[in-house]
Amino acid sequence: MDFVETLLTDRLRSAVATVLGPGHAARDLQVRSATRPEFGHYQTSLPLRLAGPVADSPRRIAERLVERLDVEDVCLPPAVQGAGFINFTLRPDFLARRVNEILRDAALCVPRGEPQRVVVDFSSPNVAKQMHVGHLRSTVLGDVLARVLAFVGHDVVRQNHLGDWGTQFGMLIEDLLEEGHDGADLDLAGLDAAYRSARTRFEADAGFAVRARARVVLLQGGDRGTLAVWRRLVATSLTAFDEVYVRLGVELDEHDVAGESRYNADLPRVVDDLLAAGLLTESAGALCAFLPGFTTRDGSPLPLLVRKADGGFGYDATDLAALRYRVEELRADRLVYVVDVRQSLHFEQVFALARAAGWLPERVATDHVAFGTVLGEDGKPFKTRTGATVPLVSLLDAAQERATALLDDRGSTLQGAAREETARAVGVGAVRYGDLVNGLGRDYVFALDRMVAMDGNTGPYLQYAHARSVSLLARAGGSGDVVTLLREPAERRLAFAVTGFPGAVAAVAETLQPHRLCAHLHQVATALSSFYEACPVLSAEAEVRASRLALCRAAQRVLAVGLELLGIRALERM
RNA sequence: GCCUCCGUAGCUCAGUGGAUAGAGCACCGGACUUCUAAUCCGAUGGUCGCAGGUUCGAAUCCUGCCGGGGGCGCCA
Repeated sequence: MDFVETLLTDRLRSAVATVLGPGHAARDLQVRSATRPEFGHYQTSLPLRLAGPVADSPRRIAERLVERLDVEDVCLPPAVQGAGFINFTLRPDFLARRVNEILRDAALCVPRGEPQRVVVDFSSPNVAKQMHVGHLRSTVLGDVLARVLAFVGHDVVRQNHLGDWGTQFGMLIEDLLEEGHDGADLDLAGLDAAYRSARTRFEADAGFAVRARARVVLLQGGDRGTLAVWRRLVATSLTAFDEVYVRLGVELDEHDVAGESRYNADLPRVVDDLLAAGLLTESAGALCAFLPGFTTRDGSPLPLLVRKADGGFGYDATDLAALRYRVEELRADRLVYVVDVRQSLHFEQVFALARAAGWLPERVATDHVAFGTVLGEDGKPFKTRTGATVPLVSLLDAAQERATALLDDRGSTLQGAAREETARAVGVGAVRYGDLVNGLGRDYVFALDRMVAMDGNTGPYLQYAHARSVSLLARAGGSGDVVTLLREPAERRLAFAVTGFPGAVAAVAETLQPHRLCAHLHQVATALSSFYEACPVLSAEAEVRASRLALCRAAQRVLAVGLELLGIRALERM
């Protein structure tokens, strides 16, 4: 099924070719959603742009085009309005047909593109540290993008690029051993605390610093005892991360883990190959790649530090190795990195060097999904009053607590386990939606009160709209499969909203901007609520009743699948 | 200093070179013997940071300025 825009564009294109010649039909005809309801469903300003080239008035051109426009099966006679706009209003029977097609299709008519293997890098917490609010965006955005890309037919490979390697582990392991721990006797919160105290000790105690550095050498050299402790740290961390993922509804498990340590053995090869390619320069003892177009603060060339002066490797080298693995071993056609916007320059450099080295062929696309920082109410990066990071679980606890209060406040009849389960889904859904609804790139303020609110563009609002539609359909008892009548404006508005779903999902797959899907689902939910007010369903006369039920079912399906793509549970009762 | 992102309603934010710039919240006025009112209907609210430029047409593209965030060699 083509998008309606595509359909109208094709028809318009033949009219342009007939009336003005094929030369003019080649341009982008710009059929867009109407900016105002009185302009119908779609509009184009093409005649305004053709006025110059054709040497005629926009309105004349519009009238000539409309004369030859064959769209009878799709919309009412197109109107020439304003300075030379052509407005399209879809026919109710066409809208009904579209809704029915969506209703019949398991994938809701979301088009499947040319299948690609897409590697999505997201979440990437650090071993021995609790996941905190800073991991929320990468985890949730990445999860949604992976879901959406898979839904449109791509072969998605999730990669959790765990921070599981580096000098800090020497410090932590040395501290643990000196304090009599074996690495398995502490949970993640305990490890997190130990990490902080080890850090303090490292800075205050010169003797410890020396032993910590020696421990790094042991770890990197593969010392058995040291490695054993390290493995326990990783295992403990993964178990805790998994709990958070399950609770958040994130589709990410241990099979998706490919941490920094995995690329450890590849790092010398990365250096060798870059050296052989003549891409590295020695500078102050380090091996650097100086790429054209990158400069530092004083205007000198900005290096990518592939090997540090002490012989160690930084994350530049690790990211290069990971990129190479993803292209060569995972056979990626597209690499998506869901990582903080502050790493933009880093990724530009890594991609540029990989292209120069021939590790990133032209056919492989790269996307850095760069998102902004989560801020506290004070407008500064979200921290506790004492300046510590906020564990993700405590946020989810708070959200769930508020969701429970919300259910009680709204007189929910749910009790016991069902009540708790629902509160959990509402709380998590609120946090996820509150994150996803924001545009990428910019910072946003984490305001739990707004996220868990019943009003407005929130997760609970969408879940409620869904639950309500399920409830109505259940009462109706299964009748109503086909939309046949769309007489009321509220019915048409809802039908039109439903038909926008395939385009909204496709837009997210293309632009990697989940907030577009949020906006669309919110539109469907509000149209559904208005429809309830204006159009009685169960008490309506037989044919109207059946048609309205089908429309309702279509909206319910869109909300259910849409929420699923956002990783939010489409509840049946609230 | 250079690079980059941002500045849109009181607040939080959408916005693809097109018509009178949109949502949500808040505020104000209505609608509950319900299909779950967690809702709906309506009203108020704007020099799109400022100034130029390109264009038939600019929140959108270009330049400059003002204000803010972020980044800019051995942390990741």
